[in-house]
Amino acid sequence: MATLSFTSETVEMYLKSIAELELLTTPVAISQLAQRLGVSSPSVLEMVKRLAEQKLVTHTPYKGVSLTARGHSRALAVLRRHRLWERFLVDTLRLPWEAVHDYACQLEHAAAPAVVDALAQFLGEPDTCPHGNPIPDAKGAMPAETAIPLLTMEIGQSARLTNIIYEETILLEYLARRGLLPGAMLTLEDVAPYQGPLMVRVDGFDHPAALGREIAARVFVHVIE
Amino acid sequence: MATLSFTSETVEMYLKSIAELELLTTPVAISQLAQRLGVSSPSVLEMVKRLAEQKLVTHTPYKGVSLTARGHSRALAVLRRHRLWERFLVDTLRLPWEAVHDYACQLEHAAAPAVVDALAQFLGEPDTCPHGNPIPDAKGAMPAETAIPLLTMEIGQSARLTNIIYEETILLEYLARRGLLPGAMLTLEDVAPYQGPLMVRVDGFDHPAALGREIAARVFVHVIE
DNA sequence: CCTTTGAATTAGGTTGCCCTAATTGCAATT
DNA sequence: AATTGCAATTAGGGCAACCTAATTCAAAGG
Repeated sequence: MATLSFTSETVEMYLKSIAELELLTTPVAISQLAQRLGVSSPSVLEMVKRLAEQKLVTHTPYKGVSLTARGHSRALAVLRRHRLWERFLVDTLRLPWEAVHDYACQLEHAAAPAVVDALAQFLGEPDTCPHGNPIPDAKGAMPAETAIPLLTMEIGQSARLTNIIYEETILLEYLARRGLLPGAMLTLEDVAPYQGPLMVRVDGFDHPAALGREIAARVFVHVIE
Repeated sequence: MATLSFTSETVEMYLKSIAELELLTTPVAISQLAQRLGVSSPSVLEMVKRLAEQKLVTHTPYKGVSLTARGHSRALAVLRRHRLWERFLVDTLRLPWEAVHDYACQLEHAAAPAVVDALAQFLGEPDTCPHGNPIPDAKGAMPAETAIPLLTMEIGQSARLTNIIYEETILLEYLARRGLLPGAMLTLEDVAPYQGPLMVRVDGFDHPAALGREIAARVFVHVIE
């Protein structure tokens, strides 16, 4: 009966993180979310219960969290704002590719719908962020994903890098230095055993790049058949 | 000894409001600040005491609050961000002059220094906001004000409107409909007695505009000698 | 000078969002 | 089937930022 309320910013941060983690595993574990958000598990659990009360997520005890349709559409609105700001920061303000994700995290909660719409129009209604991730349209529809994780490529296959999910500055810097930007052409040369790295040759680079499996699961590609 | 801390956003909102109210009266009364911020007087007092502990303001009991040098420079940084966003929203996104103040209030706390600097550069280092108020430079220096409140004009004098402080949407809409935008030329035709309105003729408009004294104190002009 | 009145202040909450420490439950391995 | 390890949960706080109600103070008018 208690109508718990909370700030929309906190709600949005949780929904966005859940949406991103759902791309990797579903349902999302409380501990994953806690690590991602940098808060303790009990704190996450408390928030998750409140989100569940608002029908934004469903929580299965001891299993994890998933977004409801409502939660998903709220999350897409956040992702739209976030990715539009990223485009603006890179295309208009010429800020570095690796850094804009963090800047956009601050801006994503602070723009009124009218501002978001005007921004999208100014940018020419882009459909991907600078890291290749799709920008939902104003109605909340997201282009279908057809790319696969680099991790699932087979040795010898070639592919074009499409997008990178879970954009930490440190990861993006690592990838940028090795030419692993959206659009890059690459070939999977080798996969080391025992959860070892994947060796990837990037067009135009002398040395192959070594990518851990964690990273290779977050880099998406279109394989050239 | 207790090192009270709080979110920088709250601090900034308080400092900005104090800075703006100091233009009208100084020191700023607790109740003025409470009305401006939309919170209760005890809440304001509590925050003011903390700000005083951090040497951002000085509080004289039963008198009011003033910014210290430190507080003033923090406030100018907020005003810079705010006014740069306003310029962006009007000049780049073509959003309405009356509405951008409110949008900028949300954005002003959410931009990293690198973003603010890049934005200023993109906009061509403007020195006023769309409402005519000066934008402090990156070092925190503000151009000196030489304009006077319209309220202090004498009947028959002509002047050019320079800026409007304390920008509420409803006030800006009222002024915009009567041509009272920065740059407008006007003549003070009459002043009604008993705190009555000032009658102002605006170049290019048939009917004189009536401005209450509260408003006339917030519209600044350069008198044509 | 005393009274009055409204602002400032004090007293005593509440809520959102976070924490650590302790406990419980699940699932994988012996 | 029992054990063990780790994630999930419960229990019990803390702090920032707000509130209302009650009290105190200062400045102005009788």
